[in-house]
Amino acid sequence: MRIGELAERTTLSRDTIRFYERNGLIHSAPGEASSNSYRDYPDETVERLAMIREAQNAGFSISELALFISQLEGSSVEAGFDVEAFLERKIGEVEDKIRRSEKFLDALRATKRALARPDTG
Amino acid sequence: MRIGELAERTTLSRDTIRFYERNGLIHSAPGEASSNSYRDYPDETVERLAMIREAQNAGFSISELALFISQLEGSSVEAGFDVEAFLERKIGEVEDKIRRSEKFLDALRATKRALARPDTG
DNA sequence: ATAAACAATGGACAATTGTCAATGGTTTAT
DNA sequence: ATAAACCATTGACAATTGTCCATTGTTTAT
Repeated sequence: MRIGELAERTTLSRDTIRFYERNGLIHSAPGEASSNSYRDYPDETVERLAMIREAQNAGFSISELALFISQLEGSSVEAGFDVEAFLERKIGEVEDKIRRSEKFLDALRATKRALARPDTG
Repeated sequence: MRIGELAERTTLSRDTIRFYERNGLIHSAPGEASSNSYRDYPDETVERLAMIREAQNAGFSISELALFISQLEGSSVEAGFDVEAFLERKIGEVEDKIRRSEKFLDALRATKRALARPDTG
């Protein structure tokens, strides 16, 4: 599929998609028609971009994702990168982030209750 | 307390603390000694900065925090800003972020298990 | 066949969240 | 009294994560 369709399906901008591709998060092929320079994105890119969005939400940076993806793809360049250790570390980080967010959420709810009590607020 | 002690207690850099103050997240007073320009930070600033850290972890931006804090302090400048509505919206956002992170966490764990199975990986 | 929509590329620009370095003054420990 | 450590201010710099614009070429709808 071409970038416009991909953009529409993912609600990302073309520029964002190109940005991700420049950074190695997704890939494309030269496309059937030889006359143009249009790129062709595999269908799975839609889900891949959805996954990237969730990863970012969970605190992954672009460069972390790039590294991780390059490893999973076997296009590994970085020697001495332990994917499983990386995953374990990131799992711990996300768990921690969730725990902290939940605690903060409690504080937010308490603040809201306090504001709702006009005598104390 | 002076900025150095505050920095030490919060493990933030002096520059970060000044950055937050410039942005209205914390405040300081001119300090006792009249001869210098050293600022004096109230003790509660330690907890305030801890709270700010948690808020950022949960997805609050500096400007959101500045707005919110200015409202709680009554130093409101923005008319038509509904603190309770803001809180409610942010609570929803954090809840959503947590839910998504938990889902993503499952995916991460599944990936790790898959990698740990050498035949399938 | 032609205008409108789409695509690629390159580089500039922007918001956010800090960090660093220079300068000049103050406090504290020795 | 003097060096080391501290502080304020200013402005430059930097990483991250995109967005926008100009240019040029291609495809598609009319």
